[in-house]
Amino acid sequence: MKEVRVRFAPSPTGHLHVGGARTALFNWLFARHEGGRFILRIEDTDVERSSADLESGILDDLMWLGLAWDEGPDRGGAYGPYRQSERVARYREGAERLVAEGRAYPCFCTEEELERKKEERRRANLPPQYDGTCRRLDDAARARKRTGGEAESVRFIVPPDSERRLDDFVRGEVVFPAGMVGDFVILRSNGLPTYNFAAAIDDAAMAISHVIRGEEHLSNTVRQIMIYEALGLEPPRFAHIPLILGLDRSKLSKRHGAPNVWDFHTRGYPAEAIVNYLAFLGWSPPGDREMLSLDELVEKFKLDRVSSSPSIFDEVKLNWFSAQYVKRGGARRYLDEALPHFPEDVRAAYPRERLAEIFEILAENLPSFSRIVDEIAPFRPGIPALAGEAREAVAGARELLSASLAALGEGEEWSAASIGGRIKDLGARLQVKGKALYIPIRAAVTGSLHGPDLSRVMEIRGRESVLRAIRSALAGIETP
RNA sequence: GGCCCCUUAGUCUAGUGGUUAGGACGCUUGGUUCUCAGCCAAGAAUCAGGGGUUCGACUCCCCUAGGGGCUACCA
Repeated sequence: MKEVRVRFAPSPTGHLHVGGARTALFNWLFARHEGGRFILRIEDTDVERSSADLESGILDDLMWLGLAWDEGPDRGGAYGPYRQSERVARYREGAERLVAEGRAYPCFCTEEELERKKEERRRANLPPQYDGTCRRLDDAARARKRTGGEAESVRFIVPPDSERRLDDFVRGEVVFPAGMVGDFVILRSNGLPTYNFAAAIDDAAMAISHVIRGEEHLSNTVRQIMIYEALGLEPPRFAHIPLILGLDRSKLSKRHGAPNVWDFHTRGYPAEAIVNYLAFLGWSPPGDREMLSLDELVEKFKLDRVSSSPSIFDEVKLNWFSAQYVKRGGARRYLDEALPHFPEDVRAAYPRERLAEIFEILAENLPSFSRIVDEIAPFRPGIPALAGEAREAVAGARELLSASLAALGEGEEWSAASIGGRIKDLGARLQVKGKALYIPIRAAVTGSLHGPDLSRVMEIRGRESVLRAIRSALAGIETP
């Protein structure tokens, strides 16, 4: 059995969006499951849109997700270089060989001419394929054009019997009928290869055994098959995985601001949650379990359970995964990641151990760390502003609040249990219980009618802070 | 326009000729609770449509519709 070698081949023209991340993940899982190698190749042949910053951003995102590669531009390998911009000699060589063998030819058509011809064919209701003008040029004509300094690209000659079949891991047999494509450019006039040519050359040169990529490349595969043929190379096996669609049901694309990994990272989603969610988009293991670690995913991942229909990226479910990881995985594990999301005043007011306790309480339901700020109010130091419902709740409970001041001020112990006990005693003494008992105190202490267990909140806030808040609330009642 | 791919609840999916069509998110209701959340329990909601094949179709075939992709000197 041939060694399993798969690659993820992003072009550094934007952030790594979740579609790309899912493709990388499937490749990575497949490689790990099969004991093969995972290669990272940068497809930066579109010089206009590519950038080094974007490239390193993609590398960072992959590392953050935990998808380390065995060979790549930053760490080398036996099949390098791993950046297409550094492999142009190979593409040029391949193109020259095809020209010499009469399987490709130089094309001198200008962009305007091409555009005009395409338009004509469209009007005539013909597929907008290249008409082969330059294929018919003889040597003399070519020489003339060259000395005239006309820019030349290289076009591949599509054989007349161009029906091709593909046995795809996910799609099964796909038939591309003859006449589907016209002669296509393999080397642009700027000397750089087009996607289909570079991908075919590199996949062969890098001994890639399986190409796992998005379905958007399915139609293009016929071109790559013809290139392998012409060059006498053995094609890899293909698996075209279904696209991830946006809410509008169209392909997720960088240009339309698709959800990207970096964004989720900065918003404080655990990487495991994203990986776990993404793994279940277009794939599912046998059984009902959905929370799976990376190791478990590796163990279960098989290409034959990849679905063939596209799926929509649903942030709501991602939120659920994320909250599950934070809660079940143990909040303390994420404390360092979460701390930067705490408001400054809260971080300054408590020692780390207290912050950990606060985080544990909030982690009961926290889709992302960026939501901490929305839930932190009860723990903010200082005196809460009383407005609306909270003000009303306090206003009707003067007696209760001043009694609570005494009850909470006495005694040595300050723990959730002792605080709970004192509130209960207080209630018994005043013959108040339930909401009537807790809500006014809660409102005075936190400024809100909702929040985590009140005794716990008070314990963490500290006696002084709690008493001050109640005194202030009382004062507010006296002087409305 | 041409070609290719896809079609189970709002969403992610299981299901490979005979199932009460299973699970998850979300939603609704109830329980627990000072409240929110959580947790527990219950519930509503799906095989795009039409033809075949078959004793029997979600499952196989065809057509239609819908969605998506490709059709670039983008990837």
